[in-house]
Amino acid sequence: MENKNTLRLPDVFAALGDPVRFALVERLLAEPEMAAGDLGAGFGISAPAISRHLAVLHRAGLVTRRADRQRRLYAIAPEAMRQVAAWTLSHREFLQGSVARLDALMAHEERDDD
Amino acid sequence: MENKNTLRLPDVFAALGDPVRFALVERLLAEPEMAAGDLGAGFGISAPAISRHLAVLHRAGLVTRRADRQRRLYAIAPEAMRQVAAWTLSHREFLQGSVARLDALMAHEERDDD
DNA sequence: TTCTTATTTTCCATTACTGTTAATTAACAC
DNA sequence: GTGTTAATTAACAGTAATGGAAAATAAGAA
Repeated sequence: MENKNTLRLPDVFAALGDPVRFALVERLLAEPEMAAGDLGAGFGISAPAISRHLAVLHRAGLVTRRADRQRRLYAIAPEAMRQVAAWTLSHREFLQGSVARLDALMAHEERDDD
Repeated sequence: MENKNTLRLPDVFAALGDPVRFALVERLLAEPEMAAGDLGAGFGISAPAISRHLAVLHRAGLVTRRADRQRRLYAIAPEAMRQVAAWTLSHREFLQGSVARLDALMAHEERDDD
């Protein structure tokens, strides 16, 4: 039985804790795969800075990386998202309700970035 | 209609991103309410350090604080947990399945800290 | 008032993080 | 080979985070 628990949740949270990295993750959640260059566009920070942010996300296990010609394509690692979800839901007594209620909350939530 | 979206997710994640704070939150998820002193016991760091960590969690909206005699009692703020859950679940295409499947994952997950 | 307990704030040192520019690696086009 | 594009690594500066010791605040007991 393989171990899915290889990533440390605090590291994942720390990775998501930076606003730039959070935005990068949100981009990747919308588009299934993106090159580092495209991912970094529009942030007003240099390519090296983006590269290092992506490295942090990669080390935390949040994204995967693969080479396509000279580009590096990044994608969300579903395992990590699942682990975050699992952690949150494992304490759902504190959510004062069921997952169904969470669904409702999600439904009437407004989007910030469309 | 009051606004529940007062807390910024990156700040919440950043707060959870420190291993000490993450452990403090897990303690609070197990015990509904704890005094700062009890919360900090066993971490090998000073009371002032714990106090500051709790302040970070409080500023991020993750915990509430109330006074009981000379003690300060901390508790999880369910709103914050709900928002984290909502964010994660709002991207559930990446979870390659339904919430039901997440439930299954949760069920066969082993505990690290009992 | 003085003493004790619980917690926070102030001050200071050290470490870690983020960003920049410049240099480097890598893959492709010519 | 030279030149171009894409991305990372190196070197460095500025800022923020973390921790400790000591002082300060607050509540309660004697």
